[in-house]
Amino acid sequence: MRIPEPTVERLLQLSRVLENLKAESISSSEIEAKTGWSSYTIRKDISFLQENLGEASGYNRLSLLAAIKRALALGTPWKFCVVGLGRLGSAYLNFPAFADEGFELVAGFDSSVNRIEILRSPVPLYPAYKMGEVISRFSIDLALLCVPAASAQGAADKLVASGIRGIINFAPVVLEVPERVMTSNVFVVDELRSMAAKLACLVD
Amino acid sequence: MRIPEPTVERLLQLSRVLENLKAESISSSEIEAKTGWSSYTIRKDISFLQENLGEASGYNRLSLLAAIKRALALGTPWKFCVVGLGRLGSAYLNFPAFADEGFELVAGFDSSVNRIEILRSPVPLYPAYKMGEVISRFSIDLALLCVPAASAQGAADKLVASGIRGIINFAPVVLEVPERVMTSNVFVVDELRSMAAKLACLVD
DNA sequence: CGGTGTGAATCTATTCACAGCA
DNA sequence: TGCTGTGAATAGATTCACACCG
Repeated sequence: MRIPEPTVERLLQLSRVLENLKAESISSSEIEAKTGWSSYTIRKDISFLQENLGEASGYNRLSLLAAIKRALALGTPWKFCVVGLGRLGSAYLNFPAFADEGFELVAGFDSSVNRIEILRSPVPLYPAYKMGEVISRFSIDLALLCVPAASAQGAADKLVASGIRGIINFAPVVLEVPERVMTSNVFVVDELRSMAAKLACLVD
Repeated sequence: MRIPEPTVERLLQLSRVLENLKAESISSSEIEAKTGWSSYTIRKDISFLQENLGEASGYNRLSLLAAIKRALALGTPWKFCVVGLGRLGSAYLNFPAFADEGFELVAGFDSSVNRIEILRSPVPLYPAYKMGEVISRFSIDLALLCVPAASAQGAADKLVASGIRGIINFAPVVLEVPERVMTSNVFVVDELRSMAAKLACLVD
């Protein structure tokens, strides 16, 4: 059965709550207290997993966690690359947290050959023109796009042509990509703007 | 009139599209081609601004931009601070883009006095125990929370006690805060997980 | 005609209410 | 009694259809 998108989002966050949980069991109202989502919503979300996980005491931490990971394919390994090795991009080359969650960083790309030669990296680095070849050779699924705003669309076009399935975009630019490619924007100024806008318009 | 939250989100992104637009006018179907949102949705979104902005040729770039900024309070200045001055947090101390968008960075905090003394920063730095005093003295609205996961909840508690209105959280932890405080999570591993989950469950 | 603006209809998500279980 | 699970009811967002305007 199809799981609605907001539910996917909450289940992902819920899995983090469960990972950091000390108790071995938790009820929907305890989750409500921790997250702010109503217990109804949480129970409905969990019911999409269709596993009848609830006990009289609530949900068992580990079985619920396992069920979420199974349903959301969090166990399966994904390959990703970093495009643009400036300050931000090169920081992610040395980030250990990815592997813990099943994401394997297999390549870094930059248009400056000079930069590639200078950088020390645990991951092979390639010049930008090899993107197509490398992405299809290693079947890379996802990309972190860390290039400056002015080059973002061009780099995204190359990624799309290489058969990438999703792009996490750090440049403050709305990318134009075909429908089959998923994008998600991570830009801190926009987070501030969005929060300010909500504080100003929604909460009054 | 209250603007629905998804509309706020799209208008924010639309303002970025308009800023990067060369043409002086754009129609709802051209916006659809650029963003993937249906032209109906876009027109409805714009209609929430209640300004009858449309011409026969579409929307005038600058008037639309101005109307969005007015409605979403993007002109008003906001003050924010950075909490946790490790690799990520200290990078944001030297980030010029914030000021362009009306966000004034007024303070940095870290629990290590040593680190505060060593760091060169264009913004005054304070030890963590001064958070309450500094935040209320300068009326700081928002915070970037860049501390390690283990200290995130503790730091968030201090921010809440200091009267912060919103927290942008970079630690992979779901924060427990009172309802009046807005939070938003920016964690790249979660972006990857979310994209992987959607690719695996929604798109089939 | 090309466009916008907007009530009505549809689709989606959340909330509720309550049955069922330990 | 306190919990889950879930159909039904409500609330909300998107899509549609069409009036209207230059």
